[in-house]
Amino acid sequence: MAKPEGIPAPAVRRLSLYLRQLESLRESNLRSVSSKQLGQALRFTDAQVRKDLAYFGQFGQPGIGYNVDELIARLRGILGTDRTWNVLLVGAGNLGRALIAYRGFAKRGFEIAAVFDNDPAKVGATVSAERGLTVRALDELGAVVQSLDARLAVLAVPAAVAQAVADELFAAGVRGILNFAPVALHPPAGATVVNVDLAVQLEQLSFNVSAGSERSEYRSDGG
Amino acid sequence: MAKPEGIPAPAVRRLSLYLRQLESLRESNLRSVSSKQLGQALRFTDAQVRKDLAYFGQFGQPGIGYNVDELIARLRGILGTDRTWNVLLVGAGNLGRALIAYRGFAKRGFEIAAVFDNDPAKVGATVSAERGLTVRALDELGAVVQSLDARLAVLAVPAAVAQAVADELFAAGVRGILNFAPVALHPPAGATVVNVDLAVQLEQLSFNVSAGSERSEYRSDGG
DNA sequence: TAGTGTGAATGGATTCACAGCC
DNA sequence: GGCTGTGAATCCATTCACACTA
Repeated sequence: MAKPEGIPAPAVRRLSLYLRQLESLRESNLRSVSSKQLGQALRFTDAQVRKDLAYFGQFGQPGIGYNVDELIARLRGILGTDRTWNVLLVGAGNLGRALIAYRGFAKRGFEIAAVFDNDPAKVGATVSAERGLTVRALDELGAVVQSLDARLAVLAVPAAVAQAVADELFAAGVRGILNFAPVALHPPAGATVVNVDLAVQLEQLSFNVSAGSERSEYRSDGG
Repeated sequence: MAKPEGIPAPAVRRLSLYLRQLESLRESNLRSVSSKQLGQALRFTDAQVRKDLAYFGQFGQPGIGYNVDELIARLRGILGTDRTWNVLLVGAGNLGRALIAYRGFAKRGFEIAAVFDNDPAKVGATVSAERGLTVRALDELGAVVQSLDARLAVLAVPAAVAQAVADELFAAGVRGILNFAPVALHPPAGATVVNVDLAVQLEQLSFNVSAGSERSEYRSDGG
């Protein structure tokens, strides 16, 4: 699969958005789509769309556009979502339990397959009866990573312990962490951290609103 | 307050991270901090830190660094978090109720002050007894925006209705939306949308992990 | 005609490097 | 000596413009 080498990170972020949009277009039974159409829906230029896709190959037909089904398949392959990922969740607090209930992950191929918490009062509790998820202690981490072949984790623990837990996850073989703790994590070489700090996102809004921006602004992901 | 004019959006995003880090440093009773220290904690260069801050004024003392308390106050003023914001939440599903329970917002000056849902089965339900939050129907939107002087909203509704609800919010006077729906919203002029699509963030991880990046990667916010 | 793919040009953001200050 | 603030230089991403194709 294509290496991140030489590919702008913003382009990869947009790839996910293209995929999402294409899936929505397929719902409308659209067979093909042009870079212009795709761009307009997402507020990007057509050149941007073509350039982004061109980093990964030649998917379009001049004069026609891109075949929706084919492009979806290609993008899934590139993003690695042509399979299901077993994802670990660490932290069974309010946010963690919400993420378990949230349907959005499984819909896109990310299955929360195990839940951990170091609070003895929570260990053993059932957090999803239908999926048979009970809270485990962190010392089971290594064994579970092996048995589930889990390479991704969601971290929803207090900031004070986030780095320590992240270190344990990486040591156990996890390669990517989606971090909800409001702290800057330092991943080892070969590993990736993506941060989601909801308060930070709201601050971007309050900055724009208090500054009284005249033009409308649109930001993908907080990205 | 400083207008967004001419200020790079990435710089504003980092401002929030500086603020968060500074608050953590203050916990450790640190009086002053250099751009180098601040940068190392967050994995930015010292020049980056100085340049970002310089967009908004001269806050540092040559030879010394930045006064932690003062810089915190300044950044709060710039970001607009030197006051409390009343935030509306639309969508009382799994994700919405989790966001109500989540403590991270209020800690940083964002108070979820009203909750809406257009499902009649949910209207009237108490979603936070201690804060006296009950679910309201969307037709109360205009009146509530006025009485709470609410300019920010969190959108946690299904993708299919997100744009329609966003339009109502903007029409009622909301100026910024934190959007959890997996769809590209089109804000009117003068308004801002920040998107948080958790599946998109996980896809960034699966891309990096399947592509087998050799170097470690660190991403603030998703972007 | 409609639309891709891509080198060249542009525009922005980051880093460098250093004058000036504590 | 240590550190800020900032023009200059560099780096990177986006946009332009067009040859080429269906």
